[in-house]
Amino acid sequence: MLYLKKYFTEGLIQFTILLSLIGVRVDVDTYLNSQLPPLREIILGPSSAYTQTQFHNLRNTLDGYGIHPKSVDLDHFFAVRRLLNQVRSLDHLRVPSTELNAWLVHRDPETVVSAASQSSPSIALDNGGSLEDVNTSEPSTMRGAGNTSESTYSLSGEDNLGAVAPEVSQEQDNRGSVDELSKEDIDLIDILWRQDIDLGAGREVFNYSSRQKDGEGDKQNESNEEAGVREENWRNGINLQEGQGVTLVDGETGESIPEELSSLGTQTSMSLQECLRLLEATFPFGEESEFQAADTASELGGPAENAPSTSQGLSLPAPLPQPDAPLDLEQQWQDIMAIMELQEMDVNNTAENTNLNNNLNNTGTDTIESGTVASFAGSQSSLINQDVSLHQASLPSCSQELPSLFNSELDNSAGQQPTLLRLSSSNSSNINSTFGVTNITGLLLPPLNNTNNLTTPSVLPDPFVSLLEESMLDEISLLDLAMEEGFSQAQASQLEDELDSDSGLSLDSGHSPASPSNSETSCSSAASSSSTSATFSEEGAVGYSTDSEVATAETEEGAVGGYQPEYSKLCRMSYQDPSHFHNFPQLDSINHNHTYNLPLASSYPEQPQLFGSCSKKCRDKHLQQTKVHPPREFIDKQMSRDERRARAMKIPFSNEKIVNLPVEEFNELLSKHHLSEAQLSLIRDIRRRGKNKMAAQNCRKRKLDTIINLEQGVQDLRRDKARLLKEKMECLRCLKQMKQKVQMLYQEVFSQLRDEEGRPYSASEYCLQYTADGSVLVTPRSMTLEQSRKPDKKPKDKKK
DNA sequence: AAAGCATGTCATTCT
DNA sequence: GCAGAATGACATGCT
Repeated sequence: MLYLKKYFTEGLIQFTILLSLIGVRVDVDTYLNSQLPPLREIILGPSSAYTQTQFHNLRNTLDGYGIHPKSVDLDHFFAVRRLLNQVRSLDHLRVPSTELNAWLVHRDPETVVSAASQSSPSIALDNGGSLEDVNTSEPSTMRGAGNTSESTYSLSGEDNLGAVAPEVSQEQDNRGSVDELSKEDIDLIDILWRQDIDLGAGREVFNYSSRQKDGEGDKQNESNEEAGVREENWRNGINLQEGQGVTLVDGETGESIPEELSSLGTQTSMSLQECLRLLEATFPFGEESEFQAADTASELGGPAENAPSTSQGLSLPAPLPQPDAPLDLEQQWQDIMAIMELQEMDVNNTAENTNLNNNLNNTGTDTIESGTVASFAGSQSSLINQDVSLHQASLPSCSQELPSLFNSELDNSAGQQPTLLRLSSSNSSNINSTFGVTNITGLLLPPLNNTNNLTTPSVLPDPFVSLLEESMLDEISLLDLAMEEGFSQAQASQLEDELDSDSGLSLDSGHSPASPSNSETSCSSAASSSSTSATFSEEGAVGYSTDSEVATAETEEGAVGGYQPEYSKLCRMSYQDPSHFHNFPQLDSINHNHTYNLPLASSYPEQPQLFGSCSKKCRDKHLQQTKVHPPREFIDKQMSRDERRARAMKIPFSNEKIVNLPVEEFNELLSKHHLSEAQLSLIRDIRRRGKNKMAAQNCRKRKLDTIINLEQGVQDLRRDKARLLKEKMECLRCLKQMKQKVQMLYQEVFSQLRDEEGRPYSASEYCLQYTADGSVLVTPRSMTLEQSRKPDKKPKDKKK
């Protein structure tokens, strides 16, 4: 039985730790590595009882200064601090900003003849030389919903400076679209641009020509005049860069054939770079696997693809694909259970949801300027910044269709889903590494003729934001609870006093750090300061004492042979307030009589009343009487062994004094009396056992608290895990939407391509292919296969 | 009477 | 080196 007992005690602790480990192991680090405290902190934080050395280090920390190093309250303190850090981190949630950059497809400036009548246009599908990437990664909070599209569009216009400038200048002279850029717009551009820099966007992402020309120093204090000059530069087409064209690759020779794409007029600017960016963003871990993963998710998700989510917000989580370590069945089931558990736990926050939705709607109504497929800017309310800017892709047909598309769909997706994806566009090597010369047609066009998916984008009411908010609020409320229960300001200040007391044992401190011992502290300090008035806590269980009245009571008995019942324990030891544990059902069954070390006096039910109404003298008197009246056998029975021994050995002072007196006073007491060796030995044993008894009680209490804290920690981790799983599912959903958009854009571009004779390319024979340098090729499918076998072979194509 | 629990005690280690 | 705290192991008493 003892073995089982031990096994259970240890096993429970180990089990809770294991649960914690398992709980966070799944996906958490993959997604929000920076948001979660390290496992070590999670484990060790709330269970500081196992990190004793930290107690002593706490004095050196600002936050922990007020806590006695030996106090069990440290557990609570650690928990509170951990939770506080979590909430703080939630305040500035560090979710990678999502950026989606699209690129203008424009004609080669050299081949541009006129704006409208292009007999031999070419499509610039490049980012390498002509189009520079602009990273628009402002935090969503910095944007109002109203100006989101405006600012993003402005950036798009600015972005077009280098490569598109000639085209834009001509076209816009005709159409006057960019002429609408006022100085306010320019200022706004600069503000946003500076924000980008402040937010850590690398300089390189801004290295388009005009910026280079402006120089870094000017950027700090750029005035409106400068902005105006820059605007002038745009219109004059300064900083032209060589464009690149779409190249047609001969299917048989493999040579790149300059292709005049007649039907792509001036206005036919395609956003294949959008596709690139979208793809890069969509498949950050490798296109094939991720596509598969997304597909798998969508398939397993079943009708959730197009069907609105239920009120629960999410369908049951499908086995979540993971690029590296797919979840096993058990883990998936656990995930499901965790989400369901979270859904049960989640609290309604309809107000926040409403606000979010409003913001989303605002974003969704952003207009898109003519000829510009711009601005899927992130929602302000979204926790994640989604910057998706399709730079000046001015395709005639697209300009008609895509805006509506993006209005209806992209805004929805952009605003509603805090995604963890980072659609990085600043690193073109990503594209290279991710796609290389890979033909994305196979990925994008499996349902070549199936445009249903394109025209029926899934518009899903998004429960995720609300759920995330809820979970955040849950944690906040948890913190509040913790703060209220365990660590109020007043209590913290009280704890400072305990630092002076070496007897900072706080048995009932697990839930109320300050409650432990006003009396104890005063007693101990008083005992330390005054050697004559032995104002010390009478009983051994220091942590239980809260009765200040009793605390100041002195035991003056001390008569040789006159054993003085330890009346003071009566009130104190009965204090053990069960309400301290009302929050812990585990302890409900523990209704101990903590008067175990009460002497005989406490055994009489009438004593408390008498003592409560008696003065000290009165009590002494009464004790003198009770000492006589109770049956001797009863008294003997109630006394502890040591007390009996002490009485038998005629120890001239009480066991309380023996146990609780400070060393100096204790030795002084011993020196005052002439005691035999046996008496001295007994006294030392009594003191040792008494101290050890208290220590044992504290130790057991600490064990319980540790277990309780671990349980709480496991619950917290489970909730975090469920929340993260929800986020992951939302990301997958967003991924799927993005994929659909990319597919749609691809088809849009491809359908606009014409050969020399003005005929459209056959999708079954040709496909668009991206090369390492960012250009896009129209390649026969047979070539694609070959190239995929020879990835090093670079097609010599004509860029447009 | 056995099981289970709470508590006390001892031995040991650590601070 | 001592005092005391911490803790595992065991003993004891009670229900």
